Amino acid sequence: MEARHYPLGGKLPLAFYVRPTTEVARDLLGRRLVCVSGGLTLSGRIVETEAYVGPHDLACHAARGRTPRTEIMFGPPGRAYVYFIYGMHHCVNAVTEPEGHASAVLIRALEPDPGIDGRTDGPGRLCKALGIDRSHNGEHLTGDRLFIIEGDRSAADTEPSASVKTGPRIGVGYAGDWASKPYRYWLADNRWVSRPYSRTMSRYEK
DNA sequence: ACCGTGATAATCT
DNA sequence: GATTATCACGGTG
Repeated sequence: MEARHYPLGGKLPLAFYVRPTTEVARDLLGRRLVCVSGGLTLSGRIVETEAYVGPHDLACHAARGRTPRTEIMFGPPGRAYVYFIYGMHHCVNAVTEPEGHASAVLIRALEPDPGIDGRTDGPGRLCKALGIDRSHNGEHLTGDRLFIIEGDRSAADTEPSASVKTGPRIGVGYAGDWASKPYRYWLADNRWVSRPYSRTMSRYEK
């Protein structure tokens, strides 16, 4: 396969990730996640994210302390934190904030670019569609194998308050007060968002 | 609603 | 080393 041309900007610099995690989560909307493996380049536009803001955040994996799995989150920012869960799914995060802070942004849904096979609405599904697995854990997001480019921020930039929605994170009901924090971000009315807000709320409130 | 599936981490012997 | 509960999900009904 020929090299693909990316008209929508270069890779996000390291400094992009060295900011408050909620800010990075919001700013990742509209960017493009790209995975290169073999001769194949697969990508999609990020339309949904979640912020996991640090060890004090009871929904964050780092809240259990430094373990082999969470090691990468305690390291330098701008790297991929990829974990395997429920015996069959991978999830990909971008490590944020200065080294040692242990925080990350979970990428929850993509609008697929041409060439993608399968669904990309959901953290497990998007990893499957792009071929992301634990071999990508610790990968530099400024590198050549798994990276994020500037992309198309138009929907998120023109009317930020109207086009970016927030709500509680999915599947973190165990996290006490932290479960209700509005750390989930998505592009309003985007068909690739993993769950409609109404369904999220009904699920959350029961 | 129900459950597959296996890594992970805590808690034992 | 072994046991157990848990899980940032997704498919099915």
